[in-house]
Amino acid sequence: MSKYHFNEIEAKWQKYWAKNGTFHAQNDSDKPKYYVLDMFPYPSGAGLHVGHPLGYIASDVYARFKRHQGYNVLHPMGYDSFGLPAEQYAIQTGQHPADTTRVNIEGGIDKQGNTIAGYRNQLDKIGFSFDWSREVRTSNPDYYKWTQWIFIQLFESWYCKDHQKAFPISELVKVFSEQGNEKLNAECDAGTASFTAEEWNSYSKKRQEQVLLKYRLTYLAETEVNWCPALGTVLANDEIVNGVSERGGHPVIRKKMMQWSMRITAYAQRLLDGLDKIDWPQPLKDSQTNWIGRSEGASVTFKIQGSDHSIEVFTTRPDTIFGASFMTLAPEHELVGEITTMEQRYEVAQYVEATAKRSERERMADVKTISGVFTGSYAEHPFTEKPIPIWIGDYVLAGYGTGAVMAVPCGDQRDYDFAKHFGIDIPNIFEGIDISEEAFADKENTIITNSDFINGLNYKDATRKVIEALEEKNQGKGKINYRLRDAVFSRQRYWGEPFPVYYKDGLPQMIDLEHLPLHLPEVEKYLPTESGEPPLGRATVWAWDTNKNEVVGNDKIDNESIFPLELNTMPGWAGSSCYMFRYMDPKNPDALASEDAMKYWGNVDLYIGGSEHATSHLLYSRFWVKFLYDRGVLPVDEPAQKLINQGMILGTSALVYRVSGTNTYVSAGLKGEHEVEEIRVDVNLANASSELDLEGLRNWQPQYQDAEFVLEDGKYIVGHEVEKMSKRWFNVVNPDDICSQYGADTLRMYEMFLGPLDQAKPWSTAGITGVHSFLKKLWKLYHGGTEGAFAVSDADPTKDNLKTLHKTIKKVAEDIENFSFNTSVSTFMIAVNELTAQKCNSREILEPLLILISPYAPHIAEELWSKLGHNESIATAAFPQFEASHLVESSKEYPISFNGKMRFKLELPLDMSKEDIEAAVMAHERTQQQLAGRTPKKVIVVPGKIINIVG
RNA sequence: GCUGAAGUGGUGGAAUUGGUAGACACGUUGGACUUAAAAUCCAAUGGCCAUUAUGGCCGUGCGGGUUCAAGUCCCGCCUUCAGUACCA
Repeated sequence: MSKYHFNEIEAKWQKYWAKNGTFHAQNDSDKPKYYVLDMFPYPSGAGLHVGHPLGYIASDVYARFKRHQGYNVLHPMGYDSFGLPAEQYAIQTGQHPADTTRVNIEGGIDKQGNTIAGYRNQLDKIGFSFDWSREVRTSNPDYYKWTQWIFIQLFESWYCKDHQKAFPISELVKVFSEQGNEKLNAECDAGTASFTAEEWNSYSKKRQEQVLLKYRLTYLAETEVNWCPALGTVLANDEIVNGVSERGGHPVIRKKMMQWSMRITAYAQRLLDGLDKIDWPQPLKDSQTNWIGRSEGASVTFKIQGSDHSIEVFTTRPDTIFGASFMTLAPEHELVGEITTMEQRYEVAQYVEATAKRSERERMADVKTISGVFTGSYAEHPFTEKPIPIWIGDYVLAGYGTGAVMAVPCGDQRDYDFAKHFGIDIPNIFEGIDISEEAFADKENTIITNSDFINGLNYKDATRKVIEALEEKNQGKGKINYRLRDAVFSRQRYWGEPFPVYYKDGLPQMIDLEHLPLHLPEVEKYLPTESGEPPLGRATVWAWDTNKNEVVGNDKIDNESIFPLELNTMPGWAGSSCYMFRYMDPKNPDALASEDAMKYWGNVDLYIGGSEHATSHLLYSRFWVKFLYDRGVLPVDEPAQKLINQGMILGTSALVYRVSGTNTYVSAGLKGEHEVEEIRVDVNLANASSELDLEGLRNWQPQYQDAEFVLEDGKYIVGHEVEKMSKRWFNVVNPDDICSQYGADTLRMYEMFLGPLDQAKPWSTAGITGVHSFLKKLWKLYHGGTEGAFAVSDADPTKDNLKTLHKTIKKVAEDIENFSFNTSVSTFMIAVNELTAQKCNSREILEPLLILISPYAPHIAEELWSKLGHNESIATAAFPQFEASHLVESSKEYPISFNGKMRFKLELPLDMSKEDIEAAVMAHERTQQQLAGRTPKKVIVVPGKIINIVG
């Protein structure tokens, strides 16, 4: 009767948890809080594969562990449900993205007749302890209301560099009207003109608005963007990989468009500084640091001879300024036209045109070819006043620094190569350094020479002196430059948050907070309009009535109180930047979350997700959280205290080998004898020992119907290829299948057992039987070693029983705290083997053991727990206390003499005799001599040997 | 090129952070049970040599070093993976 029927058990307890709200977190509790969060998934139509739950299982183990430790645990889940795939599916099929998204989450049959399991159903089968009463979906109006609200807060704010903090725009207006902007140290658009208070006050309302837009933390600007014609949208830098779109691999070109931008650069320094306070993986911190790209140096202004213009450059090596023998401008530099002389005009125009035509990708692929052209003009060296020829070269990037460099060929390899190529002078300013072959870029190990007032100085001193001298001449100053760019925030898509913005007189206006959310309008088609407007350009009811404060038909726009609404939507990261706070109070209609809730939960204590979000979601989220902290909305300025990147689970594709030009397939061992093509087949058709189910294959796809198979030893063996798990490689393994075959507890434990959480690893079912038979053994342990009746007694535990239990408690608690989930699975296996061998049936042992195992295998733990007579869920049971005395009882204290004088009391195994130890000590007399005078911290004794550790 | 991580049996991976390397699991081999298979259980399993049990030698990518003691620390290489890339 009492076999381990995992399917029944798991269904029973999943139902129980849902019905009893076992995992609902309370916002008011005397317990300490703990917030465990997973990066919420995008619900794609393909459903979950076994790789997705890895991080969720880890966080679930940890959340359950923390509950056992007496914490009030918040462990929510939701969906990042706006996104491009649903939109592209909508374009193809005409189905509304909201409908397909709902089906993808909740399951059902879509309009094409496909049966979709649904993310929620798939997740439920794995037995997670999520508090589903707090679910959020970024595409729900109740949710995106708050995304829009945050956008408005950003619009209504500016950033003061002196205070390193964001303030309301009303305070900026006050400053302007009282003292203009001359003394103000605020983040704003480059080249913003200065004005006095009188000038400000004389400006028209419209002009004032235009000026304010240059200071707002989200602003409209003509931006050069990455336009992807195939997708019909703008992409962020991090959505482009190797010059093509990350999604789909389409070409990307540069194009100027009016776009919303986020002034994330204002927060560059704080985003760097904040990394010190948070416990995130070092590689992830490093990639954020690199992405922000802080470099210290100076900006230097070069006058142009015979012109009123001057060129500003940024350099990290002001100490090498006397080695500057030319300047290089990016081909896109705004002064190129101005300074090119008549003689050079044709050549320059040709060069600029040629580089503009080259795509980003070509320019990147071809970094070795040196190209450039002389403008004919000369700049003036700030100190020597010698003429410096101004060149144009595409090795200088328009988007970094000022798009112009002072070229110091002796100290920079790129400048050196350029100078060599065009026969420009290479003056040497480094003492005793040979630069006949290459530039010398090592700034730490040289002394400056041939450099007027900085001769004989090292890099540091020379830099300081040059900056002082430049400041005196008003031709430069020390400067910190960041690689980080402001983030473009507009997407020409349908399936995203609409901006709460309408346009009056060409200027953007925010919709009042009390009228949010601004609902996404209906459109006939999800494509851009014929005139190139985003899909929202197709909406016929998409104008804002400022009298009624509601959306009305576009045909009424002529009316003076009705205005066009913004046609762009927000990017994918908008909805995911602050979702962790919405979970705290997800149904609150009046705030992102109540102050009490935010104060109680603080920030995320443990955040688990993939490292691919390092420079996107995780950077933007930190930015928004810092901003909302500045404005007093949030009590914390980082989203997550600790973060762990789970490694990806890769797929193992199955390969068959077709003899070229035939319909004959040879087994893997025979492929060397023929010329073959590798073809991927459904990996689920191969078993754990790589044997292919030929019958299944024939039914899988028609071309295998009458194929011939050449076997080895009567079997067809497939080859393997490890690659990303994806439908196109037929290597997707569905967790539902694993659950029905082995059970969710097996799946959970097996995924944890596969290896260290943060490591990438291929999926293979090879070892799953080991974990599964462990659970069967566990079951038997509570049934008298058989699959008979439940057999736990009140008998006293033996010393061995207690030893096994307590070493398991110790190890498992350590493992979980260190996130070494794989080793604690081994620990359980050892414990169950030992207790089985000891024929343990003592409740005093078996009860705590269940609590240890329940974070990993919650269903079987609940079942056995209830058989032990408990009415409450095991989830609330207290984690067992570790008592060291049970471990040392099997050893004894034993004194030994050391170095003739000292005496140590050692804890030794019982089976080690006095004679053995003395013999060992004698044998190591030499060692002791060398240790004389030092105090050993610990003495390790092994049979036949004694080994000392000195402190 | 730069930055970061990692190289341990046939395989996935352990090793209290300097203390008996290879835990645990898979796989393989042999055995028990069975008409048979599955399931289950027991034993062996880093390599080489030896064998009458005992044993011995070599072994954590390669070459050096520190130490009584190195998978672990230091120096120099090699390889793999990930991120990033003309950043002045």
